[in-house]
Amino acid sequence: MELSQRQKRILRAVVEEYIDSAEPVGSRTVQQRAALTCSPATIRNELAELTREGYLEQPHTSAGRVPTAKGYRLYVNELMRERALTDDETEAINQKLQTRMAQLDKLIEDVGRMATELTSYPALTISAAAAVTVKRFDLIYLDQNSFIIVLLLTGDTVKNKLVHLPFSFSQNTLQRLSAVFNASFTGIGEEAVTAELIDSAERAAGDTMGLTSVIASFVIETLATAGGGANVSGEANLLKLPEFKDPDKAHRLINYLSDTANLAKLPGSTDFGDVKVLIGPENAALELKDSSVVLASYNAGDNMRGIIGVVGPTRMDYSAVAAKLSYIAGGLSKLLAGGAPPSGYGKLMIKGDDK
Amino acid sequence: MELSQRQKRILRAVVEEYIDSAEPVGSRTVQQRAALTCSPATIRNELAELTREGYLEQPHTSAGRVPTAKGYRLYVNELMRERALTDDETEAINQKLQTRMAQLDKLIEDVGRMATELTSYPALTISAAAAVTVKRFDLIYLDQNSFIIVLLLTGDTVKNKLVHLPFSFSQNTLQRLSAVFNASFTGIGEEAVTAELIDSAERAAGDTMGLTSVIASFVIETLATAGGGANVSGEANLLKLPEFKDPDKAHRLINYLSDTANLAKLPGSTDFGDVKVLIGPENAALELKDSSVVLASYNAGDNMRGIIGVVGPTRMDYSAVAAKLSYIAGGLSKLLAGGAPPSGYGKLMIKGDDK
DNA sequence: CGTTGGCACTCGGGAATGGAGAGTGCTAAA
DNA sequence: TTTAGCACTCTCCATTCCCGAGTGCCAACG
Repeated sequence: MELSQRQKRILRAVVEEYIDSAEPVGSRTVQQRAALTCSPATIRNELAELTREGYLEQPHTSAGRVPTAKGYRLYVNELMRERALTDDETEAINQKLQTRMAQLDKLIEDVGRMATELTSYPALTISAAAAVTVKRFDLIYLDQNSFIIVLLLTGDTVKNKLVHLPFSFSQNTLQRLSAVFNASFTGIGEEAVTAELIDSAERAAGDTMGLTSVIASFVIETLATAGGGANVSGEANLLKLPEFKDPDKAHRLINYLSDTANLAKLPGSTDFGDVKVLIGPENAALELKDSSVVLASYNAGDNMRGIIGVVGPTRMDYSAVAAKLSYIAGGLSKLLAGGAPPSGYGKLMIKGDDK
Repeated sequence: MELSQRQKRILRAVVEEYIDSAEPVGSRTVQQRAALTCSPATIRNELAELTREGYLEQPHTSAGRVPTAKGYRLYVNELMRERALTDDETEAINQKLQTRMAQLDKLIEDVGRMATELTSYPALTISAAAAVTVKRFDLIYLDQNSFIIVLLLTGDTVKNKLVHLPFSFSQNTLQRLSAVFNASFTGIGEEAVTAELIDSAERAAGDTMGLTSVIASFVIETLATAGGGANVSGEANLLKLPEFKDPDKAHRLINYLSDTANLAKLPGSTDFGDVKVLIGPENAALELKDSSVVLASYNAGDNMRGIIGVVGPTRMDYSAVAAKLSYIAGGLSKLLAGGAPPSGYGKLMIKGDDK
C-alpha cells in the first residue's frame, strides 16, 4: 500500500521531531512541525494508520509515536530532504583537510577524528586495500651488523624496519639482495611470497646467512598488515546521548567498537560518493541492533579504497550526517587519489539497504 | 600522632573491604575482615578516632566509613601488602610481551592494551624521549620527480616520507644533499634547526630548487612529534564501575583522557622500577580529582624513557595494579633497552606523593 | 582503663501513594 | 472527511512512610 502525501508529511515530521527531541512525539507537535492545516484529531487518525502499517510505534498506550526501523528506512529513502552543507560547514571541512597532511596512516585517523567533531558521533575508518604489493625495495647499510629495509608500497605508503643481526655482512651483499628482491618480489601479493620463491631468491643472491628470509618475512608481515587498518575515535560522545544513559548499554557498544576486528565485518561495498545507511536491526551485529551506522567510501588511489563512517542512535540526524560524510569522503578521495573528485562529489546519493 | 597497631589493622580492613565492595563499611564487617578478637563496639571507638584524624569519612551520619585520600595514602605507603604476582600472572605477562614484537610505536600501544586487559582499568602510555636527534639521513631516488627521505633517529626508530615534486632533479643532487645533511643535521635537536643552518646547507649542496627546505621541514616535523607520543586504551572499562554509573561523570573523564595533550601533563618523574601512585585530590587536573592514577616508568634505551599507567577509581586495588604495572614496565625495559632489567625489577617499590 | 553490651537516634533507600500532564481512541456533529 | 469533545490510560514526579544498617554514647564489667 502506498502512503498518501499527507501521511508522508506526517511521517517525516515525526522522524525529524524525534531526531531532535529523542522523545515520543504527539499529534499536536506533528501539526505544528509539519505546518498542516488539519487538526490534531485528523493527525491522530493518520498516526494510527501509520502505526498499523508498521512505520511507527508506541512505547506504551498513550504515549506519542516513535519511528520504527521501517519508518526510518522510508524516511531515508524517500522523505529525507537532501541537506546542503552550509558554507561554514564546507569551509570548516576544507580547511581541516588542508591542514592535515601528515603521513597517510595518521591522515586517515585524523579525518576520523574530524568526522567525530563534525557530527558529534563516534567515527570509524577502515582502509581496505584492494591488493597491496611492494613497488620497490631499498636496503640501507648502516654498519656491518645492521641495515634498514625500506619498502615502497602501492598507494605510495612507505614502510621500514631496522634490522640488527648477530653476525656481520657486507654492503655488497645488501646490494645484491636489493637487486634480487626488486626483480622478483615486486608487484606480487602476500600469497605469492612462497617458500620456493624465497629459496630461489636466496640462491640468486648467494646469501648463506639467512638475510633473505629476514627480509622476506618483513615483506609478508607488511603485506599482511598493510591491508586492513580500522580505527575508531570519539566513542565517549555516545555517553552524551539520552539513549545511552544506561552505562551498561554504552559499555557494550563501545567495547564492540573498540575491537577493530568487528569493524572489518561491516558491509562495505558502496560506490564512491554514495552513502550507505544501516538502520538498527539492519545491522548484522547484535551490538548494533539498536544503533545506526552511516558509511561513505573514498578512493585512496592505486585501486585502494577506504570507508569512513559514524555510529549513532537510530534517531541520528541522517541528512546532516550523510551530507557531511559524503563531503569528507569526497575530499579525501581528491586528496589521496590526487585526481578529480569521484563522481557524485558534492551531490549526495543515498544507498539504503533495501531487502 | 602515630596510629596504634590495631588502628592500622582496622584501617587496612576498611580500605580493602571498600576496594572490594565499593560500599561504606561498618564496624561488624571490619571485625570479620580483620579477624579481630574485640567486639564491634570497640571497633566503633577506633573508627571514630580514625575519622577524627582524617583517615576515614562518613558519607552521612550513620553510614559506614569510607577511606579518605589521606587514608589511602597511608594504606599505600605503609599498610599495603606487597602482592606477589601469581605464577599464572607473570606467565601471562611474559607470554604477551614475547608475542608482541611489532614496530616500536605499535608495541607500546599494544602493551597499553595489555595493561588494560590485566587490570581492567583504562591504561595510558606516554613515551617521553629525552632528546631525539637524527642519527643518519638517507635519500632514496625513485624517479626524477620523487624520492623518499629516511631518517634514523636516536632510539633506532626509523621515519620516512615520500616526496613528490613538481620539478625534476637528478640522483646526483640527492647524493650531495644526503652528504650535507649527514654532516650538519645529525645529532642536533629540533631547536638547533635554524633558518641559518638551512641556508648554509642549501649553499653547501648547491641546491637552487628548495629541496633542502623540504627535507629540513620534514626533519623539524619529525623531531617535534617524535618526542611525545601518548595513547589511551580501554576507556570503556570505566563504565563497568559503580562510581561511573553517572554517564556524565564518565564522559568527562573519558574525554579528558582521550585528549593526549592532557596526559603529557601528568607528573612523570619516577625512578625505573618504582611505581608512583596519585590518589584523588593529589592529581593536578580537576577531572582526575576523584580518580587515582598509578604510573610506572620504563627505560626505552638511548636515554629515552616512557611511562605506562592506569586510571581508576580511588578505591582501585593498588597492590595488584602496582605489582602488575611494575612487572610490565620492567619487562618492557628489558625488551627495549635490550640489556639487564632495571634495578628493582621483580621487587616492587612504591613511591607515593608525600607532601 | 580498655572493653563490652545495650539502647536511642539518624539517615538513606525502596516501596507505596497520589495527583498532574500528555496523549490516545472513540463518538457524534459539522 | 474532518473536527471537537471527552473519557481513559499511562508515565513521571514528588511526597510519604517504613525498614534496616550503622552510629554515638553510656553504664557495667574484668
